[in-house]
Amino acid sequence: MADSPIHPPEPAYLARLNPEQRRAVETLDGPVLVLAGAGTGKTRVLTARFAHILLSGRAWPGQVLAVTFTNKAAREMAGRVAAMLDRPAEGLWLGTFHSLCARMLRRHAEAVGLKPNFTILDTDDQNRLLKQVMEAAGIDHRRWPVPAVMGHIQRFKDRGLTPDRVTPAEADSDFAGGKLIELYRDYQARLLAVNAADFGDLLLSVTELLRTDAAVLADYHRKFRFILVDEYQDTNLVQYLWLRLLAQGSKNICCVGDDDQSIYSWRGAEIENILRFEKDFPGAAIIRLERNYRSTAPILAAASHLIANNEGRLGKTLRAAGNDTAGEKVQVLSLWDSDEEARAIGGRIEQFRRDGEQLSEIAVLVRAGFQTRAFEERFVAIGIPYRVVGGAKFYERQEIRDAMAYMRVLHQPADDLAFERIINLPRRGIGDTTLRTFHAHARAHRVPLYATAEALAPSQKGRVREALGELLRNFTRWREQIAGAGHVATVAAMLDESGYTDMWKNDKSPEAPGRLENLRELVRALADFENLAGFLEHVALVMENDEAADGERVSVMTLHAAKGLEFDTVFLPGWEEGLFPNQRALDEGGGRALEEERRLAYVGLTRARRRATISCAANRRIYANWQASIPSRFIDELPEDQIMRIGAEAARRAHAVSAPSWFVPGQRPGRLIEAGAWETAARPARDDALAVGDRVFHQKFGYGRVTLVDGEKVDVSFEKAGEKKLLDRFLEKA
DNA sequence: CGTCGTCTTATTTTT
DNA sequence: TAAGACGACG
Repeated sequence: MADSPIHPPEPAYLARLNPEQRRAVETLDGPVLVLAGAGTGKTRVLTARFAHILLSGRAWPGQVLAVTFTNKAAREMAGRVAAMLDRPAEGLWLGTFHSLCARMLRRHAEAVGLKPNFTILDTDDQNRLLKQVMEAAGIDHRRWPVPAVMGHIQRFKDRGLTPDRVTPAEADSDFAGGKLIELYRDYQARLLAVNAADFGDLLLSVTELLRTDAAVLADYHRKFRFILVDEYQDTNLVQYLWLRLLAQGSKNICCVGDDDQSIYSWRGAEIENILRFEKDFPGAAIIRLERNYRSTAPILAAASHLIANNEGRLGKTLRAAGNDTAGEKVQVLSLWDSDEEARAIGGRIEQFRRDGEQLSEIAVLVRAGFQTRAFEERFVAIGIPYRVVGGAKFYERQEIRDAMAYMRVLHQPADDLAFERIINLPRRGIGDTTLRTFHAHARAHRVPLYATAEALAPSQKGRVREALGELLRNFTRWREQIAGAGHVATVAAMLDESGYTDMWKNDKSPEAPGRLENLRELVRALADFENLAGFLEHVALVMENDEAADGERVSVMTLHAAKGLEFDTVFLPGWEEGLFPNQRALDEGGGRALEEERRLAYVGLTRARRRATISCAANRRIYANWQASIPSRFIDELPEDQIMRIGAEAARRAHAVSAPSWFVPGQRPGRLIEAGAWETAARPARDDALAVGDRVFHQKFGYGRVTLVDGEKVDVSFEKAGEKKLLDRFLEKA
């Protein structure tokens, strides 16, 4: 690199950007939408833009609002911005929608009827609270499951609808006996009563405040000169409203996203937000990032071809930026059943391992959680280290939630849900009857349970009075202790002196030692925070799976969990009609849902750098019995010249194409797929077409009669197994 | 208050 | 099939 004497050296953060990326970084004024395809350097653009705003002197760190969906993304951005600035970035308004809103809401808590130390409830607490509300309203929670009612309430919140804003037409009139709005209203009242907010409230309350309080809004307008938003395609309506309100000030809002990766509609995300951007923000610059630095040409071609089947896209075509235009074709494996699928994939991974590939660069991405099981079993059997990403979280464990409840009561005595959880834990002889009395009293006098307990303790009888008195005295003492001894020592003392630790020490179950270890870990984590409030906020909003990405393991996870990740080698099993695209999704969401499923497939494919292998099984065990399945329509939407079909699918194509395309020169099929798989692979398409009424035999389902023929897909009514849709080649004429 | 048995239900879950 | 939730019962 020769130094130019004329031009000053470019800042490092601009130097390695391509022209589009550079435009996305340097277009600072006015609204900007950056359509960033998978692997096109989105994060680099976002952080470079952030750095550019600061280093060009356009704003101080505290004048930039940077919003992400995940804590991980926020952390990453913070780290990279700090690195670019060459100093720790302080005073940033950088975080998730929820953490930023929590920060705002604590400042303005009184304005919405909360105290600044309000508790942020998790799903479990939400449901418990709603259940109480439903019981009070006389709604049978068996007929109308609590999570379902909660789902409706959440959807209202996602759409920025307070109970007052919900029109009766929008509340499904039969649902919950027509009392949905009423339940919503009661639930919100209960939240205020226990000084708590749920996740949805964080956004809803702040947005409502910005909508109705011009002074507060003007304050934030003065404050934020630039707004940056990541993953814009996943915003829901209330998040959009929140952003739009805040952006009315400076108009400098930059949203980065990819409409083709919108996969969270079922959580309230509205892909329309990104599709409508130009209308919502007039004069917006639209910048497309289409140079993909991640995947090989065949993978990109497959992904692009597939996603082109969607309508209503903003339209972008990924191009390979690197010179790696060679690359292996995407393999499409057809297998007999799900066990064979696990064996085949396990076998290939073993081969990769022998070839010296890193297991941490291999991922199995499934549509639904239950699919992981077959892989786990297989990997255990053949000794492949793996990790299932997602699953039970640290803070969802019972002992952690219990300990958290103690801390919540310590910090915020009005937290009824927390108090209820620990009042008799460990057992203190304070049973249902006592609690019911307290509830009645609390409700009647509109005071928290804790205050009720204090008021009623002296009038209780013997054991209850003693135990309750001791607990309450202890809490008073612990609260006094915090100032002197500090929150870490106090919490440690609280867990011991309350008898909670002993409860687990005396527990003989095999999990008990682990739980004690988790509790110690929790207390250790407490030391990272200045005070209890900070820690509680962290756990509610930020704490995530502490599974360190340790060592050499294959990752197994859902497609949703894989968004944002990349691997050299990606396996995509279960591409079958019904599973993927998922029948249930289709039933609920129709054509829109199909497009979202397709986007999910697109996300899956674009996770792969070098190799992608799709597979489908002809038989899958779902619940009790075997289901026949036919290959996913998405397989037929792949570009034939970029894929290599192996197995029954190949045999089928072999009819149309002259050479048997499953034959890989120089590679014996037996090595490529296991013997069992070869059975399937070798099974040719049938040349004697079946007709309606034919009696047929199937290996798993026995005898049946053909009821419908659609090319090679036939419906059969089996004598024992009932109606099935399957490929004709698995049937024999009987 | 705890245990046992029955019933239900089974996609995805960034916060 | 299998796990989790809930209610009845001891």
